[in-house]
Amino acid sequence: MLDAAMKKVVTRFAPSPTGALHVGGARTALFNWAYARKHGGQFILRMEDTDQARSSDESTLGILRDMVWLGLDWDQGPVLEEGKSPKDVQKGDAGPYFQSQRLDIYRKYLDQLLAAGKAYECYRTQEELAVERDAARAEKRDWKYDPTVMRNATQAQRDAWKAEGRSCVIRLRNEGPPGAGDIVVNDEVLGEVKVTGDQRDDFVIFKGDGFPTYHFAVVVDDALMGVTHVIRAQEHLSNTPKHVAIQEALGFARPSYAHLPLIFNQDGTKMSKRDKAKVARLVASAAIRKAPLGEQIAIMDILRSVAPKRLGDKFNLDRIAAAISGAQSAVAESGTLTGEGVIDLPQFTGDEISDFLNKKNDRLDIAAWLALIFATELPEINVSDFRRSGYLPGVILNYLSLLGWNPGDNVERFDLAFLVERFGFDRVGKSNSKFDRDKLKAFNGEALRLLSPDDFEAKLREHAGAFHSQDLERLGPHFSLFAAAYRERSQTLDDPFHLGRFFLINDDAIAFDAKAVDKVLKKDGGKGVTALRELEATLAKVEPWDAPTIHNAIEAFAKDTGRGLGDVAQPLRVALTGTSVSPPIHDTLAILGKDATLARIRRCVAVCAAEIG
RNA sequence: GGCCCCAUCGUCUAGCCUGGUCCAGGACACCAGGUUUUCAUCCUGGUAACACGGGUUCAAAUCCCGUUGGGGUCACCA
Repeated sequence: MLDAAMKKVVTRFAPSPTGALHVGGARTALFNWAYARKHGGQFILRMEDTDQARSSDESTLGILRDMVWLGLDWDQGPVLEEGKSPKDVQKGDAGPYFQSQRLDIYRKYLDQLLAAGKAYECYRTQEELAVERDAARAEKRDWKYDPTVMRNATQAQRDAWKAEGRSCVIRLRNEGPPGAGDIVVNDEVLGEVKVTGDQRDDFVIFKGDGFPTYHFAVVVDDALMGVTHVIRAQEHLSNTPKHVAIQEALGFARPSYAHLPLIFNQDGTKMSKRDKAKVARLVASAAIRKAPLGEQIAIMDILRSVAPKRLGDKFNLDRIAAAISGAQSAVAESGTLTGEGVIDLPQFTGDEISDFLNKKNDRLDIAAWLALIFATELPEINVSDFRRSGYLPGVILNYLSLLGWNPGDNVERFDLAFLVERFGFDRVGKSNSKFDRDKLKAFNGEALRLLSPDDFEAKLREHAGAFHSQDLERLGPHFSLFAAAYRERSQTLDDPFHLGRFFLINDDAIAFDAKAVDKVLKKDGGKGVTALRELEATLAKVEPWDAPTIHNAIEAFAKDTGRGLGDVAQPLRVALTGTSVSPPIHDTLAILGKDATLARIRRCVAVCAAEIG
């Protein structure tokens, strides 16, 4: 008890910088962080970049930024300093914290094993072993690496193999103590997990390229960095006996293990970046399929010729065609595309797009581009996706905590301080869970509404600055009103820019919803249009143009003309937004401004007049 | 296929260790009603689960065994 109390808790999050920070990774990081903080220990961030081909500084930087954004601070590891390589700036006494910088350390422990005869060189090639393995599998036989030849090879044999040009890897002589070779891991979450001795095999600990394998590097690093609790996803559970075997061979103490349940999509598939490609493909294909047969080829041609314009919510050949011609002239003028709803021209060839649609690749840039064209949201997978979608970091962490852990007393909304206070392995679940975006969204919306109006505005402004700079600029002085109007209507910081799209486009770009027009304007002999005509004159006289004044004017107008408020507000709504949905009508007018309001009313009246005849 | 892990509403889960207070509680979603100039917010109510089969016991969601189902892993990727 005394020992336990004196032993400082050390946890670590050890991602491999081969891509962005995944939500699953974020949950692992969170639990490691929380456990360390609860016990006043150390939380280490270590980059597992032993895969030379796939690791990148870019990914490292992205992961560090995401960690910072989430608010998970680490005591040891790379330091995020913009403009500098994180490899050059690190903190902590047990560093360096990039495995690629620790090669001499691994080498030293490897030599130790080699000298003790606990590891040996293996000259069999991957290809040879793969053939064996496949054959075994085809015959439904269990396959295990057969160590007899290599374990007992003579120096002469090894020289001969080397002369043949074979490369060699190092394998662990994994036999355990004589007799019972069972490995029992006492997992903090799962309890006793046993692997029988005959499941052991001589796995690779050093690769042909001179880098350690993950297993070896992890064990050495965790031991040297004093990691006391290894908290990781359950997919690593069956690796644990390997790690224990290395620890035993090296004489390292065994840390505590806690394996976390996995997180999946709603349909039970893994949450991966392929999901984005899948959705983009689905939407694009469905749109193409829905088009008349004769047009499908034309549509593909258009897609191939690159349509860099956001096209509203429905696929429509005319709109794509219009968008393209608009885009082309814009390109001709300026070389690049800027302005409302237009994105930079991507550099795809028609074949690349065809290949993507035919599942020959999962390119994320193409997926993102198709999503823009068909106005679809791609599923969020990485922390940065959620950031872009307008989720608050605290809410993400809150929701992630609940995937596999809960405080047990029906409390669901909480902050990091609460998590740190209450976190423990005894309340971590054992079964996998499915990620529910609806619940996350609901939590986020709630958190947004809990914000003071000023805080909400500040956060929205920040989000707009990062992801909707054109909209921010367009709103100008109206931004505060805009923010206030959408505070109670948004579930994410991105919602206002979708829900309030009509505020952000040109007056003549409003598309009228046929149903709304019929119901609100044309019905009963066009009494809605009549109201609009009368209103225009009234509104033209309103001064100053602010919400209370507008409100009074509209109320007076309704009263004077013997109409209900709804008979006035709804026609106005359709005229200004094209639909029957918007924030309170006086706010809508105030945000829009007087000129736009009057222009849109006039345009709407004209359109209706033309249609009625 | 071998080995390992898991199993309560559609989803996340409480309850299980220390059987009875559970004809199973909460949250999201969904449905209905109320507030409201639309939408939303907000409020009220509702539908909905112990995978199956055996045991143990006076009594099982809770303990044991089996079946089924789901998942992980079997690389010179981590």
